[in-house]
Amino acid sequence: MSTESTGRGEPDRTLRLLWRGRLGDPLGSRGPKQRSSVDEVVETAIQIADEEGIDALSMRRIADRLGLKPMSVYTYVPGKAELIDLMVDHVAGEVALSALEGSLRERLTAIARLQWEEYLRHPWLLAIDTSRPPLGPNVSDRWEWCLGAIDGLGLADLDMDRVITLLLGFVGGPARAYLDAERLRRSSAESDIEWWERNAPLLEQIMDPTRYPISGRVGQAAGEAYEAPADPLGAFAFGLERVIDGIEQYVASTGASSEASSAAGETA
Amino acid sequence: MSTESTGRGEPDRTLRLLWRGRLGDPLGSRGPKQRSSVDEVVETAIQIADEEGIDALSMRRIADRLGLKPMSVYTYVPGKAELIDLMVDHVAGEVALSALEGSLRERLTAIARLQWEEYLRHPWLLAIDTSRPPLGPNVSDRWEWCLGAIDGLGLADLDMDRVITLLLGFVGGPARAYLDAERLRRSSAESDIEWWERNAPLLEQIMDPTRYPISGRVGQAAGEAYEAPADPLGAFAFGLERVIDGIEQYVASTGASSEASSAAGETA
DNA sequence: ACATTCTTCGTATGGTGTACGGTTTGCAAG
DNA sequence: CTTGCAAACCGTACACCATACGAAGAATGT
Repeated sequence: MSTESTGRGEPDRTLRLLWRGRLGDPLGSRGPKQRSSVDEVVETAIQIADEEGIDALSMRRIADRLGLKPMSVYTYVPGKAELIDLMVDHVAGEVALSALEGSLRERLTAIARLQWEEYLRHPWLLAIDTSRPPLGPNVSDRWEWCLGAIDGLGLADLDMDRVITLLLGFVGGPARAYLDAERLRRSSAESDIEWWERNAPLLEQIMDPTRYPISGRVGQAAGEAYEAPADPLGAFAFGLERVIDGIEQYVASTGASSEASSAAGETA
Repeated sequence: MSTESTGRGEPDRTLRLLWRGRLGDPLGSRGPKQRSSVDEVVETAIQIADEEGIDALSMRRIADRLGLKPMSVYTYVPGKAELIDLMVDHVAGEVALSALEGSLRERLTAIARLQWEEYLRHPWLLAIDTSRPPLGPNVSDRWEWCLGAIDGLGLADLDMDRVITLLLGFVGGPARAYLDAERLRRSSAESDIEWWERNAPLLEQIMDPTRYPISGRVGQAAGEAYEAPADPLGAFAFGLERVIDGIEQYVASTGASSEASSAAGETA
């Protein structure tokens, strides 16, 4: 990704772009006026990705929407990889981070819900290779905000990092499942039931209950409970409780809150 | 993805391909002999993805390695999306699923480790949009095997599904982080330290401790503990314990194991 | 007025997935 | 043994893609 060197001791161009808001643009104002702006490019890109998926996102399409020719986009952004970093940071700044209140469980739930909703708003976030999140202002603010939810509980600094990573990482699973189910329903050239009926003979031949006793039972239970192969919303709720249980247990086992905890009512 | 209809009442071609091993090939043996085979195509594709990443995987490259012309690959596989489904199922069949033994914790740990190692062996698994895993034989076997680890504990069928989904979903996070760190170290055109030094002035200007007190503290702690921005292996171990704690707690809270549990020593 | 510097964009390179249609192959039926 | 024909193979083509390079034009500082 954004690993291209920009010439010896120069700081990353990506980094400068990410923080362009808090940084005075150090550009000499020589040439012709820019017809567009980095923000416009990023927002257009997000729009395209939201509407038509990340695969439909191309430099050409961005240029088209902005009334530019393809190569002009590179005036604003070094390349596609960097653009995606900017997109990620941009969407991280969409929602105001309201002060986290209530019990630890409530605070962690709020964080998870925020992430959940972000995935629903921008499904492409789940499709990009998010090996390392960009070190932009909004991502950084978000991270600070998340850590704040578990500060002062007596957790070691490193464990704080891990707790938040665990919580946020968890959300991706059910979010993916939810969006996938939605997509299928929406594009329903073929409904789940139709698919199943069409493939029933083959599946019966293949999925003999001898070989898959438990899967068969579980799958049938799922199919009867709701008319779908899965229940992502339920899975989200369920998993969240388990994860928070695990976290709470760890917090309790660690030297219990030496400092005054940041919130009043800590209901275990 | 593999949603193209193959003509009214016909079962999915992908499904048939996935189960080609357990299905007699119903192909009329008319034309010329096939010079290659579906398995060879899939294995070559996996090889390329392993060696050079999923981006380097193209139909043309597969054809080259097999001594075919590009379009001939489509004789074996309907398209790239379907091929990826086949790849996923293929790697799921690489390791023998040895009987799970020991305590619940040990069994769940074994499952997580299997997934972890699979990600290390095939990093591209983390980069593909795995909205819904393919319903192939190896993926199915694996699923049955996973469910078997928590069968007979008194969990509702639906909860069993959710527990496994939670556990497997968790692994992706630290695995991604681990592989990313590895990749950086390996390709070290620039070490972490060099990057940091180069960007130090900008970062200091940006990351004022007033705005990021906790992140600053946590980041520094991480940087001192190990010379890296993160510790994925530790995060994996830590998160796994928390997740299992949460699961165990739930199992205990639910009607405690009505049936005989499949293993002897259940150490809480 | 001129030099400089930056934006814009035309062109080109080397990729991608895959639709389409033609050629070759080799088994099966006449 | 011939022939029909389905299937494998492949040449060509299309519509894209990211982006390197360099020319043309615009606005500014001197």
